[in-house]
Amino acid sequence: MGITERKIRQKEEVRASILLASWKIVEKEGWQALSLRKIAEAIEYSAPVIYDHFANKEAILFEFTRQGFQRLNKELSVAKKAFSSPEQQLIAIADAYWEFAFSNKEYYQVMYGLGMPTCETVKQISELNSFSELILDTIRNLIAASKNLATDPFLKLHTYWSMLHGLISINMMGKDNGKDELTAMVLKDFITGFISGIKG
Amino acid sequence: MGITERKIRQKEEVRASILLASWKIVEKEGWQALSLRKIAEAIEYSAPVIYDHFANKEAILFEFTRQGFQRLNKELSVAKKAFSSPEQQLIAIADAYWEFAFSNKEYYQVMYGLGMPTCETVKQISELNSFSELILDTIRNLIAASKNLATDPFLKLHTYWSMLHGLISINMMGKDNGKDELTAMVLKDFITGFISGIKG
DNA sequence: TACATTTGCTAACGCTGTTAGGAAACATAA
DNA sequence: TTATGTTTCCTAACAGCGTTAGCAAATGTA
Repeated sequence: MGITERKIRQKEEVRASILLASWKIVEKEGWQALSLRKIAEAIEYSAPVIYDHFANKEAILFEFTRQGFQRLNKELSVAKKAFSSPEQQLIAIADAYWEFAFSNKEYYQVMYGLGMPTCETVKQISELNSFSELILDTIRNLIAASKNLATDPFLKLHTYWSMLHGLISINMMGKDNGKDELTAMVLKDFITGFISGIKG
Repeated sequence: MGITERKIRQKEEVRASILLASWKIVEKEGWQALSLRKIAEAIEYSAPVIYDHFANKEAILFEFTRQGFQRLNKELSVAKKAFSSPEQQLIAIADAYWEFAFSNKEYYQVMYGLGMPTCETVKQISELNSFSELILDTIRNLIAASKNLATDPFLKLHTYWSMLHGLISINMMGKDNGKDELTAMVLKDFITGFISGIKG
């Protein structure tokens, strides 16, 4: 009987329309302006219907966080595959990371904050593993070809990630232009320092 | 006539009690739980009275942001004065910055976010100038004693700050312990790399 | 046709920040 | 001392928020 299947399909359509409507609101008015009643109006349902598809408002934000990390991973993966040497890969990944953050500001905001992400939310994001692994792999390769094989790759991942996120979040609060010359140089400064630090 | 003076004094007392009550609430329940009605109850006034001292709720948060940067500056200044060489100063400042962030988590949160600070708020914080200048001074000294005198101090300041903030915000969302061994090493890794990068 | 289930609504609760309007307390001047 | 103007501070309310309860209609099942 295809009835239940149709129902599932329809339910998923509503779920998708909730996410789509939410995204449109966020694009136009920012995360702060996103409210259940506004979503309800956009999807032409009453507000409580949303609770048939999401446990609460936070669950919607969480979904976007997951989506954001998925997309980020995809772009980093593409950037990485374009090169073979770990050095070039680390540069390309950093550039792609930056590019993602500023052409998907809304994603980056929900992924990393809107009032610092809590311990619990972070742990639930399985996509973070792919993210870590993607970069760890390159770092391990770089270490393997370096003078100091005992370098801790986790430590270096942490360093790399912190650098990138710090630079981006400092820049996002300062200006909304995107990458200017100064910060582009800081980024380059970062990466070259990071790489030569591992090479030894 | 001391009447108006007394009034001013009393008004400032109420203002101070608003800030004090707010802080107690935040310490106990976090920023998210801070509401005007809760403040009003704590100071034993009705909620609208708060508007006689602050334009709106955001103005209260802003006041804490300013306060936070003031205290941070003070501690960084102390840390800096304890050493004479730029290298040691940069290490001490970084340590003090980290220490401040984790022993004043509530301050750090309101200073750097609760939903990424906007361009406008950032510009209004005059304390940011003292902050920049304090670090810039040390960086300039380090450059002056280095092999490459043409190094841009602003670029290096940006790098230094981004490193610190990135490391801290990544760590704050991961765990609430404070500094563990790994991140302590990352911090050390950062600073030594940063310094040797300038020295050339 | 009768029953069970799902669907989606209205209404409401208890919050939020904020504003309007009036009453009481106060300071000033006749 | 009494009258006038001003400040202080309250209650009540508005418009919005996330969320829940409960009911009515539509739908699927037998």
